[in-house]
Amino acid sequence: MNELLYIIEDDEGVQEVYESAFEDFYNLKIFSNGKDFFEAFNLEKPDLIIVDIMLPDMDGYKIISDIRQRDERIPIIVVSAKTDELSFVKGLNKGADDYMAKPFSVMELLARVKAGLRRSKLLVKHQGDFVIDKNNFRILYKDKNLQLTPKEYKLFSYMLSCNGRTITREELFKEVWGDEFIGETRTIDMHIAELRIKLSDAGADNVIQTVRGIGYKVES
Amino acid sequence: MNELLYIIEDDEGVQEVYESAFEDFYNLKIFSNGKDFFEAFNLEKPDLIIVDIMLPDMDGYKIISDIRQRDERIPIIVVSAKTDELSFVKGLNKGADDYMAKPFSVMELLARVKAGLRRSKLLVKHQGDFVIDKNNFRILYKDKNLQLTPKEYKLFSYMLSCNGRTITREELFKEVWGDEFIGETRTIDMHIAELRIKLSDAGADNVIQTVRGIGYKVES
DNA sequence: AGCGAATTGTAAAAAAACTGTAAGCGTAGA
DNA sequence: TCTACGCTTACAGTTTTTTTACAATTCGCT
Repeated sequence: MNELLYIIEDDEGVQEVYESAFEDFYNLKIFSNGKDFFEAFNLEKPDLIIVDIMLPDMDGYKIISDIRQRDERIPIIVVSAKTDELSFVKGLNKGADDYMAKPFSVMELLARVKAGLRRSKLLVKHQGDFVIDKNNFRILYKDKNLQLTPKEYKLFSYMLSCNGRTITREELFKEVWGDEFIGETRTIDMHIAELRIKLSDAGADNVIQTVRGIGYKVES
Repeated sequence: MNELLYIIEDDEGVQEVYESAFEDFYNLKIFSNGKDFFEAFNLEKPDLIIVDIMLPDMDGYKIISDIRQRDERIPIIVVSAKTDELSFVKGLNKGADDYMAKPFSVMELLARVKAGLRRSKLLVKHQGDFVIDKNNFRILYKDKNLQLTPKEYKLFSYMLSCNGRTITREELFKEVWGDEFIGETRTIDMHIAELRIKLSDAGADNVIQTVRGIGYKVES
């Protein structure tokens, strides 16, 4: 949520189109030229970039190549008013992921941005020696798949994301089960026990610590 | 870059036209008859084929059919001196993608070749041994048409495009059926089962893996 | 230290959920 | 009309999740 888009577009009219199309859904930064763009890009990486090929100070193709040299994976969408389809081919060859001809519909734009973000979204998160692979609903310990069941995955990824903080049983019920805490049951304990076994099998001992009377925490 | 074109044309004067038009941009091989062409074609697949329909040893339409039988997707441009439109229609029906009447201008020729190459690049996506032919709503495995129904095509092309990521049932419903997940139904499973049969028949086993409790993924 | 209540760990059984597959139904198009 | 397609239903086989029952541990209190 709240992805950051960089847009390189010199036409103010088109800039407004972008703004009205996206402002409700994404954070936008619009640059009129390549120089401004790269200044910002050096400080902060966006989640997706839209490039108009025809720019005043810089060749759009050059921008694409330069982006790709610094980052292999940020999705780039090429936009061009050229009806000549070859310009798109050139853009794609330079490393763009998708293309769109002006004039484009707002719907199409949103769809392509969404698709681009989905494709590339960084769905792998590191927590110490653990990797949460949201793409495949897996958690790895030192590159070894823990082979968790769906419930275990949901439970442990939540615990990992808590960064060492102690998590109450009530909170776990609410976050993982979506329920209110109903009362006495050993359900959580069971899953914790199972997790501990799988962690131990993978060589990770003492990862989940019980906080008596409160809940559990994961050593960060 | 450096695409390879095969041209089947018996008139030496026209051969020279092709040579001068293309030699700066593409690699060319020109054949005067169908026999020579297929000898070469069996060894090496070009990126695009230009066929003159009127040939000494072989019917041009027959050549097109034969090409299509061996390769579903290489773009074919039909050339004919016949002004008769019917001959073009016939060529297109046999599997050609575009047509051109003699005499043609070099500009037109270049434009059509460019367009043909572009289409084959943009509308045909490769994923490992699979080819998604968006032009014809087909998916090929090792150049063999899987003969999918429309729903199967939509489903499998979406799955292929996910690049090995695990796809949830909810996501499949939303993306392929355009629906919210309605609840318990075996619809997805049925289509997966059907896909698996067709894939297996084509020699592609273990392509779709089930991720229990989550959904499916296609091995990348 | 010893006791007892509260809490947690664990194993096995029970219940629920999930997937694969076969069979059948309705519908749209040839 | 017949066929191909998409979908539903039913059910078996399996895995996952929860419950149950009991053992073990912790901790305050005397």
